[in-house]
Amino acid sequence: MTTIIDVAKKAGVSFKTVSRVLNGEAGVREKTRENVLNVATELNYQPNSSARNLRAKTLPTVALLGDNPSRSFVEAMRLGAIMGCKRMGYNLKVENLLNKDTIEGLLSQEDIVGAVLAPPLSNSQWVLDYLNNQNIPYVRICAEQVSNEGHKIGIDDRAAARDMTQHLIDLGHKRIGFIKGHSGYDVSRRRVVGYKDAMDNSGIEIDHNLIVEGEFSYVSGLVAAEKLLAQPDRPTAIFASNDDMAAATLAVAYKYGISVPDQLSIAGFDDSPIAKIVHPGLTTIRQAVSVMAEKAIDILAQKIIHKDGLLEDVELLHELVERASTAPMKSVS
Amino acid sequence: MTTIIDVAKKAGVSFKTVSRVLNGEAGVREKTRENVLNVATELNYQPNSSARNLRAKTLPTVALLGDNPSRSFVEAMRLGAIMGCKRMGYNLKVENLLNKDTIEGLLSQEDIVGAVLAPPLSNSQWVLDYLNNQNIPYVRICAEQVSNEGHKIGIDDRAAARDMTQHLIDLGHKRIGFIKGHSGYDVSRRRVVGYKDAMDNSGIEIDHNLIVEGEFSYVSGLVAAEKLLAQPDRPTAIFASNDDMAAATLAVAYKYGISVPDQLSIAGFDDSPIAKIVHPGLTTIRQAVSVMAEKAIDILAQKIIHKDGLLEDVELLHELVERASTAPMKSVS
DNA sequence: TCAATAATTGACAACGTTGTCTCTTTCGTA
DNA sequence: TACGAAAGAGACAACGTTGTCAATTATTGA
Repeated sequence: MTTIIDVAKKAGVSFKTVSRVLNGEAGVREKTRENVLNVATELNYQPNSSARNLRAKTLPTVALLGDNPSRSFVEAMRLGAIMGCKRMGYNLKVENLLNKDTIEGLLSQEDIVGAVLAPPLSNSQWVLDYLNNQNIPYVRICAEQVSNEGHKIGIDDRAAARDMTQHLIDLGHKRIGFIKGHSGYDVSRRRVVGYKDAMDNSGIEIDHNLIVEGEFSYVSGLVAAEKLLAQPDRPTAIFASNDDMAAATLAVAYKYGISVPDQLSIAGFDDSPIAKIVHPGLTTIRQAVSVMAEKAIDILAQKIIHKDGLLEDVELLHELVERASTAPMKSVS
Repeated sequence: MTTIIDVAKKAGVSFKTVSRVLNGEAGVREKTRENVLNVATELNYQPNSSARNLRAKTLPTVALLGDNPSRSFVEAMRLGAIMGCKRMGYNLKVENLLNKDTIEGLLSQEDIVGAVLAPPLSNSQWVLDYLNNQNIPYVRICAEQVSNEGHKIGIDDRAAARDMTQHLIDLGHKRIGFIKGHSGYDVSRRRVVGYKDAMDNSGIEIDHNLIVEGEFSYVSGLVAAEKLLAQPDRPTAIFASNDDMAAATLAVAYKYGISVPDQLSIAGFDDSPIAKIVHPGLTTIRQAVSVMAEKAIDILAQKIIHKDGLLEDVELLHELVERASTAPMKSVS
């Protein structure tokens, strides 16, 4: 493990000066600061949180900003952030209220050294502007691919949705229904695109009656599934943009006496707890949300310490989890 | 905050001796040990985990033993334990394999300083015997009230079930179905008793056709709910022993076109994530499982440090969370 | 009883960081 | 050029614990 002292030796300054640089304290010549940061990056210095906690009376604070209709998403997020901050020796402030004044008020506080942006804030231009302006390092979770400000962390939603759709196609399905997510989230858009990709690739014509609106909640899933399953020529498979809506689809199927997966395959997205609870278990895409949040804190720490070193975005791998809710299509006999 | 040094001063020994006592190291005269422990208890000494982590190369280890059909229960448990251990400066070893050899092998390892027992192990006599024998401190979670070995932590399941049943009665329900939990768990027994208590108190005769077997899983809930709702004179309310089974009941009701809560009230137990996801949201009993586990680590630390001080069991409060799945009974018009 | 040995206890360093205070350098101004 | 002020950098203590090794006390055997 490399310590402040190692960095100090290599940089040819006292360890106290290094400490000052790493905590963004004033009173260090710009040239010295840069030099120290370079060495710290080179040696891949990581602060020791125990020492920091032991000695410091107040800890530098990181803000976690964002909200989501899915309860489990929010909690996983918060959990990961807490763990990360514990490990790195930061305080955490969580803010779910998303109006401009609240956020800017929070961020203007002296001791905020960085921010993690969860959806939908990770795509909110005014937040990015404000942070850039204030020169506060930040990490964006599940952010839009297009914008290239700040670091992003997340999975490739488009590829994941494509994979799942392809999986259903491989099982022999052609009439595949799709339930969209909340239109305020960019992931929703990306998942539709992935679905269309796979359909196009396989040369299956897209029936727009099979693509219905949803907004990530269970209730919206009920409505959407009703729309899909009430059709005379109903789909043989349904891919919902998250697990809550997939579970709702399961309930609707149950109501109509449609057996899953024999007469209908259902797939979800997220691998949230509900996917394992319902029967049959949901085939879904696993994305480790809490891991993502924890990783975000790590990256943020890198940015705080190493300034502009390491400019790569992190793309976590997704995983298709196959459970009992999908099955090969029964041949029309 | 009181430190080792405070304890040392008051006990009239060096702080190193105190450290030795608190870590159960050998080479301390029995009389000295007792004296130090008394003083530590008196001053309510709590170790500083940061200092411990900073200095120690190896940390004392605590074992978490148990398993449960409910995934969310297990994970909340583990989470709480991890947090507690982080805070108190312990390592955590989790073991879900419950055969005798595995457990005894784990516990015989040198560095295990204490154990947390989750159901069903918290009521397993041979484990208790073994731990008593080895003189390893332990805490039992959701343990049977009868046995009085070791510390117990949990809610009053009987009272909680009674409260929920009473809640349904207060809403005007008389034909209240009950879905039991897995028979291998003592909490299952206690919840039935609570149900019967409330029915008796209100002078409602218990119809044994309305009490059906379940085993905590979603699937078993589907089966049980079918049994209850297929009856000609079906219940107007159903109380399931956990949320997974309550959610399953909701699905069955949906299938039969029985509207919840208009024609049927449904209540669960645990306030697990699914209770907030399904529609309508489940009225349920909140018990903070992860808090329980974290508290268990605290108590364990007390026992490790203060030996036999503080002999009281901890009974956490439960809370009836009212959501949309229960409603006053419609008058028969 | 007295030395030899074992058991018990203590003194002090070390872990990696931040806080406080002092010393040095730089810069602007007379 | 010289002086004073301000900015920059360093020395050292401190946080609460455990590790190492030395010092003290108790116990044993002849």
